Amino acid sequence: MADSNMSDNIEAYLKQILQQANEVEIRRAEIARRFNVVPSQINYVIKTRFGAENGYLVESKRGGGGYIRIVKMALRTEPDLIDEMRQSLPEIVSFRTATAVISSLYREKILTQREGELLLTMLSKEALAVGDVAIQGQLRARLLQQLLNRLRFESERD
Amino acid sequence: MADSNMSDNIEAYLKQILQQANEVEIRRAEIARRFNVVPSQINYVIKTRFGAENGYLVESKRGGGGYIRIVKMALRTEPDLIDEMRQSLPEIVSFRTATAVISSLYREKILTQREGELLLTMLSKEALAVGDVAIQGQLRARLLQQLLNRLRFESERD
DNA sequence: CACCCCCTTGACCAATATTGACATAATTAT
DNA sequence: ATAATTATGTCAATATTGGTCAAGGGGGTG
Repeated sequence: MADSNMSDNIEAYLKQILQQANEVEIRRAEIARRFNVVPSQINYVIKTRFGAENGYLVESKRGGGGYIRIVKMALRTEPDLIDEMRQSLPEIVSFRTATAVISSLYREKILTQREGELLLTMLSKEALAVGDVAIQGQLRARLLQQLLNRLRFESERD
Repeated sequence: MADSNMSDNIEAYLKQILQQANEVEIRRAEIARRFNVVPSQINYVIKTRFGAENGYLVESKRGGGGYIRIVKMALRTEPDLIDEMRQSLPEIVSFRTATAVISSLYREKILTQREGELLLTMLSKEALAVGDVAIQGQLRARLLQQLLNRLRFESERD
């Protein structure tokens, strides 16, 4: 029954809960105790199996009453187009390119016009004014990557 | 349903009152007694959960007949509210603070939920992963400033 | 055998909550 | 006026969580 691999067991345990609810909230120390592993292994499991790439959202809080919450998101109906955009996105992205990407998303009805405008505000040169222009382009690329990845899923929360 | 965390309970209690009135006035010692905590913890709750980033203003008076009053900033006109949030925004902004700001904007109907989620994606640690943590906080601050700036002009057109 | 990938561990770090001693302000009594 | 009383404010110490990182372990693969 039990795998020799504790990380897989912990993953299965959490996903089993997520089959019936679309979020789990745990206390790290408690889960670590239950599976008889060191607390930081919980972080390892979360980072390797519940990342944003896999459609999960993780929130946590330290200190008294701290917790880790994993929220499951649903795959969009048409993720293929978004995937292609992600894969063809360069390492360094100019504001002009970013505008083109956002426009495409708007044309495809994946973003509303206002959503696009707000996001472009954050992708502007003024917002991303960091030392080097190349670094600015890298940063813009990462912001877009994160956005595209997020758009592959839809939130199920209120 | 009671959190193991008293500060959250006190926050919830106050916000529940604020759902029906747009301000609440308390006697610190009385609330402290009711929740069985030390009086200064009330100050902690107010400072961490009812600041301007969260859309609240706090007035108080000491001595006989003293009180603490929490007022929703929604009473003000929209551009002023946004201005106050901008001015009270620190130079370095954590993701937690950013979440508080976005939540406030959502609560005031200035952003939709989805807009807030997409913007938070770009304000996340993963998106803004740059060398230093301080730099990351500065960057996040600038992104938020840009956003608030844009939203202010938007609201002025009404 | 050499290598690589993934898992596991623990030392150290960071964030949040709680408490209490002491300070400050406003009101009331003398 | 002054003192006593009644409130809230500040700050630093301590407690209570989760986060990061780098080193080591173990099994499969070329």
